[in-house]
Amino acid sequence: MQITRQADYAVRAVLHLSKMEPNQRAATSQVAKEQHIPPSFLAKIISQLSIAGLLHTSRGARGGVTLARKPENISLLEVVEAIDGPIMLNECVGDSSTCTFDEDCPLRPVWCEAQNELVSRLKSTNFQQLMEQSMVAA
Amino acid sequence: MQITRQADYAVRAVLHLSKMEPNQRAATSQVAKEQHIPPSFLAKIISQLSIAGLLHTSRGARGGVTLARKPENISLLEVVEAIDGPIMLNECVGDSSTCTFDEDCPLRPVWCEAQNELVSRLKSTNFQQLMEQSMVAA
DNA sequence: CCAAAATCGGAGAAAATTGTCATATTTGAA
DNA sequence: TTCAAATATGACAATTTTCTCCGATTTTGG
Repeated sequence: MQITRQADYAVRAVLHLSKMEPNQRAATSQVAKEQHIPPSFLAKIISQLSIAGLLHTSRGARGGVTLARKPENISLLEVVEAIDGPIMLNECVGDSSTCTFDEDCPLRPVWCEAQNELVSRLKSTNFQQLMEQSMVAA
Repeated sequence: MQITRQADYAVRAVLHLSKMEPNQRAATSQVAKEQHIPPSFLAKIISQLSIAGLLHTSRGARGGVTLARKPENISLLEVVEAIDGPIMLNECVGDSSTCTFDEDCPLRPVWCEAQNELVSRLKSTNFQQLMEQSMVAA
């Protein structure tokens, strides 16, 4: 019942990029160093985020990574799900056919509701907000 | 980001026991068969629930398993945490020392709040409620 | 005594997670 | 053009988690 470390890394990386000037690129290795993430591990994570359309990457000298959208248009949920896949609190949520419970299962609604609550909270949190949070605190 | 199947099994087992007459014992093997759970796997789960004080077990012929309390006094959270351990949406929740983020991390509060929401929901759901749900449906 | 039932412990297989490494490819700039 | 910087990609290894089964032991009612 935990997000993976990969997802945590991804979130931190995106937050890091959010704090930069728009249109300015950062090298993966630089982000890795500042956020204490194994560099070659982060490279893969960034690749996935790029495939998911959250980042733009450019190769070669002076290449690097930028956000594909403004921070306020990227939600925490998107980043987490881009790495960990869809949030699913229990197997039966989403695929009800796996539920072998008696007639109809009283547990499924509970998990569904809890999950919806969690998902909508993550969806409504964007990186502009997070950024401002850390600015205020600093 | 999912409860383990063990926890799911545990919940189902407790719900099954909730439906029985008070003070009536059920054999683990019986519960396993009716809930489609591998018997020897369930045995271990039940053992853990017993250690956690949620069930009473008695050995020997005519032995079996009963709830240690009335269904309305057992929460979904207790059963899940007895098996999976405390719910922790991210590593940094609970142990903030593992967070290596800049000064102070704007992410932690988000995870904490989401987690609290989830936990309190599971805490406020007891097995009496769940049982009534399935009775109504049937 | 005997059969039923939990208890205990471990073996191990399968899958996911985390991380490393090497190599290829692209690209800006000297 | 050549070099260095940077991403892309795939193989692979270590570790942890998850899932399952099995056998030996202990307990207890009849």
